[in-house]
Amino acid sequence: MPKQTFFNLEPEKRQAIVEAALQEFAEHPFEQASLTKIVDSCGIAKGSMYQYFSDKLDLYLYIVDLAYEQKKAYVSRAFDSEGDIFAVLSEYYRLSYQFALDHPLLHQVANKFWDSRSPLLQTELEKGRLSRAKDFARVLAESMAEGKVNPGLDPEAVFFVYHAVGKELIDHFHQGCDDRFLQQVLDVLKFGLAARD
Amino acid sequence: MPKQTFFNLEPEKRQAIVEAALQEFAEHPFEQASLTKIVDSCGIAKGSMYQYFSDKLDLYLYIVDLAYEQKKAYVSRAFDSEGDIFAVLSEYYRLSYQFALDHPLLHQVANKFWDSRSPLLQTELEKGRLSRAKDFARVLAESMAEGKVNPGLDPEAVFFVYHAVGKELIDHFHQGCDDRFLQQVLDVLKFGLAARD
DNA sequence: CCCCTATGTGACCACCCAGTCATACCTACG
DNA sequence: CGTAGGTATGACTGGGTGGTCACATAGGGG
Repeated sequence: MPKQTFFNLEPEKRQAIVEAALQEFAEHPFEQASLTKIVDSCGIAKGSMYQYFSDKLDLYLYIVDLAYEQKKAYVSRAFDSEGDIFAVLSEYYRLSYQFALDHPLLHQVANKFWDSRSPLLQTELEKGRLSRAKDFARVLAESMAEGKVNPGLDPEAVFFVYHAVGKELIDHFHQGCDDRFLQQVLDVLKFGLAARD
Repeated sequence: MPKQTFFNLEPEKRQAIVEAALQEFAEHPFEQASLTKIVDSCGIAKGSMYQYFSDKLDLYLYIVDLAYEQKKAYVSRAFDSEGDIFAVLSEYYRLSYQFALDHPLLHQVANKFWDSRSPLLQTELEKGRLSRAKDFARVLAESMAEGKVNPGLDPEAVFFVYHAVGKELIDHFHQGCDDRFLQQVLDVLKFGLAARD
C-alpha cells in the first residue's frame, strides 16, 4: 500500500507517476521492470519514489490493483446482462476485448500479472483467481438450476476450462480478434466436441 | 546452435553443462536465468561457455529444444493409440502429466518456454505452435470425417481451445492432478456446456 | 526570526549481469 | 625439441539494478 505521502501529492504529479509505472509494467513483467526507468520517465528523483512506496513490489501491486479494478468495473456489467449464461459469457469476452482496445496499458498490466511466477506474487494471484471464480460460480449455479447447463459437468472443471480459454483469448487480443472467431470459440465450449444427436 | 567444440567435449562434461542449464532454465525464464550461475554450478569457466555457445540465447534454445524433443518423443505415442479422438486426447494429457512427473526439469523448461514474451523467442514459439497444431489437425480431421465430432465447429477454434486448456492443465501439474479432475475437464470439452437433449 | 516537520534529491552502495580477451595450457605432429 | 591449433581460464569491462542516506528545500506555527 502506498504511503500517505503519495496521496498528499498534487493529483497531476500522482497521475504522472501512475502513467509512467503503467507504461513500464505493461511492457515488462515485475522482475524485469525497472524502477529507475519509471522515475526517469516521470521526472522524479529515485529517492522520492521511496517516499511514496515502500519498495518496487509495493508500487507494482498498487498499479496492478488499479488496472484490475478498472477492468472489473468495465467488464462486470456482463454479469447483469439479460439472457442465459451463454449470452453472459459472450458479453463478458466481448467487453474484455473492448477494454483491451480502450485501455491497452491497463489491459497489458493486468494480463502480464496473470502469468507471473514470482513467489512474491503467488498469494495475490490466488486472491484474484478466487474472486473471479466466485462471480463465475454464481452464474453457473443459476444456469445449472434452470437446467440449461449440462448437469453431468463438474463446476470446478467448467471454471477451469473457461479460465484457461479466457486467458488465452485475452492473450491473443493484441493480434486482433474478430467477433466471428470469438463466437466460434465460445461455440466449442458451448456445444462440446462430441457430435450431438 | 552449439559450436563444434561443445560436441567435442567428453560426454560427462557435456552432461554436466546440460544439467546445470536445465536446472537454471527450469527455475527462471530466459531473461532472468543467469549464465554466471550455470557456469558456477557446473564448475566451468565463464569463458569456456563461450567456446561452446555463441551466447546465452544459443544455450537456451539448445536446452529448450532438447527438452521439447524429449517431451515429444514421450507423448507422441498418444496419437498412435487406438480409440476415438477423445481417447487420444485423454491419453495425450495423461502422458503429459506422466512426463512432468518423470522429468520435472525438462517439463518445467518446456513449460516456461511457452509463456516467454521476449521478442527474441517469438519466431521459435510460433514454430512450436504450428508443429503442435499440425498433429492435432490431423486427428481432428479424421474424427470429423467419421462424424464423431460436432461438424458445426471451426477446427481452428477447436485447436485454440484445446491448446489453451492444455497449457493451463500442464501449468497446474505441479499442484498434482488426479485422473478424476483431468477426466472432468476433458468431459467439459467433450460434451460442452449446453445441456444435451 | 527560528525551529520543526514533511518532502524532495541524486550521488552513492553493494550487487549482479552478459560478454571479452590476454594468457596459459595441452596435445599432436614435424 | 619446437611450434601450431584447439581449448580452458577468470579477471575485467561496461552497464544495469534496487535501495539508502546525508543533505537541501519548503512551509507553517510560535
